[in-house]
Amino acid sequence: MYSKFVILYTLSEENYLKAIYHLGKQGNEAVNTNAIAEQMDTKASSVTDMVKKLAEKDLANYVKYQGVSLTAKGRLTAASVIRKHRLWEVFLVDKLNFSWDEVHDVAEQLEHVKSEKLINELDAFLEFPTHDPHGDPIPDKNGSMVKNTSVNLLEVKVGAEGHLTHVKDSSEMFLKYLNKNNLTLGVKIKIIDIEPFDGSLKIAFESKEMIISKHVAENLFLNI
Amino acid sequence: MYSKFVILYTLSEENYLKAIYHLGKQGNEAVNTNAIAEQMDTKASSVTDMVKKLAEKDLANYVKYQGVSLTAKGRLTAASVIRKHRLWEVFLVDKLNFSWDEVHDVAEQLEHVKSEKLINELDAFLEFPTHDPHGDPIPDKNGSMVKNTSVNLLEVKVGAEGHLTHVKDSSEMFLKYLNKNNLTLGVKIKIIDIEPFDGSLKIAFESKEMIISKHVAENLFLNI
DNA sequence: AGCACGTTTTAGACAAATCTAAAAATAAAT
DNA sequence: ATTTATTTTTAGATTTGTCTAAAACGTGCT
Repeated sequence: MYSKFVILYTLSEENYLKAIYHLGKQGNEAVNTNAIAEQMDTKASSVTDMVKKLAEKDLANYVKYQGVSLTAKGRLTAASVIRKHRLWEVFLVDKLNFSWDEVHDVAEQLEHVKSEKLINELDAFLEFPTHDPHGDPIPDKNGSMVKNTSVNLLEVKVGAEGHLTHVKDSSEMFLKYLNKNNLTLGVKIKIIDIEPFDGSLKIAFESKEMIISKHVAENLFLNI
Repeated sequence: MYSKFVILYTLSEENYLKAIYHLGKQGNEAVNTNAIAEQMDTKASSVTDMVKKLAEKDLANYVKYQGVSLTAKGRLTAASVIRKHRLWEVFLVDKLNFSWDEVHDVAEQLEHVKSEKLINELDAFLEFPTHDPHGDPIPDKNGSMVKNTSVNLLEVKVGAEGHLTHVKDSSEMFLKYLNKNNLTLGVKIKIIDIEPFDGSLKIAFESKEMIISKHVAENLFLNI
């Protein structure tokens, strides 16, 4: 006797909502079909199909040839999935000894588990964290989250210093690079020099210095 | 950039394996198509289709018109899903304040999350529990679990007593009935009388007496 | 042995999510 | 303002898991 769940939205629908949310300023801005296709590693034609379905369910605003944005309902649903993703990431790191480069794939699965009670109890169990292990803010039940006040390393002047609070790219490869160089959230970084030629930066932290490429700097954010 | 997982078996395949495992003495005994259909709330024709696929993947032994059993590989896969289900149940009850009648549907979803590390770390985090909240044993990584030595209430003589260690039916309705009557795992029960007419039992526990039907007794197991 | 019943399988259809290839619309370039 | 290039959509096909209806099988009974 296996019971059936009330499945509000399918796994695929939830993933599309997330992608649109991330690509279009929390779903407020229209996003291109191709951008979604690339993000989701699928074909543009598949995106068109799904986007029509989302519009029919009042989750997205869609005008042919003019991209997609999310409705209030779609935005809330996306935020709820992201909330679950990030809470599970905290759980994995804080309770199950995962490192921040190992959590993504597992959280990607856990985020689709349907249970109000589960996620609320998990939130309480973790003592209501506000940020995930990469410094991304965790939406509350209403989909709102603290505004990110951190600034990108590329916008920081020589001589300034601040704590590393957020990394944008959370791919395994990038996080392993940070691990290898002891760049972890919370570390205090000072900008020593900016090389005009290639945009690379010399930074100091924990009484040592290191050169990082412009591409790396793009993905690091400080609270000054 | 969403990464794809290595999905060994589909959700549907895993659910069929579980059903066959449960119906056929851990998958060792051949199970009827109709029995599986009833257990899974689906049609016999769907079962036939799926069972052929399982046989092709070397998960099941299937001979037309003669039922299905599991291969060693199928048995191990089923046990691994059941292991995950039961560990998650322990997590929900021990850490997230779920009661034993609320865990089934959520565990039914969590059991399909694929990650070796996740389940091993969860196991450790819960301090290697041997039984789930309904007293069912938790299989280890190799699929083996402690033998259940508890005896069914119907097989117990008048005057005997023992601790309630296992309930067979773990439907919400049955568990809520037990809750209402303060029948929880671990409670010490004594058989006062057996009524020959309808097989009902008078039992004593926590200094009170109560009559339970044969149907209830069928689902309760004691360690004497 | 033959028949009737319940069980199981086949055949064909459908929905969801995807794909390829071609057509249509929009944007960019001369 | 055409033409070209890019993006997006349509049309039709495929895969997975399911279904219904009909046919095949197996069992038990006379």
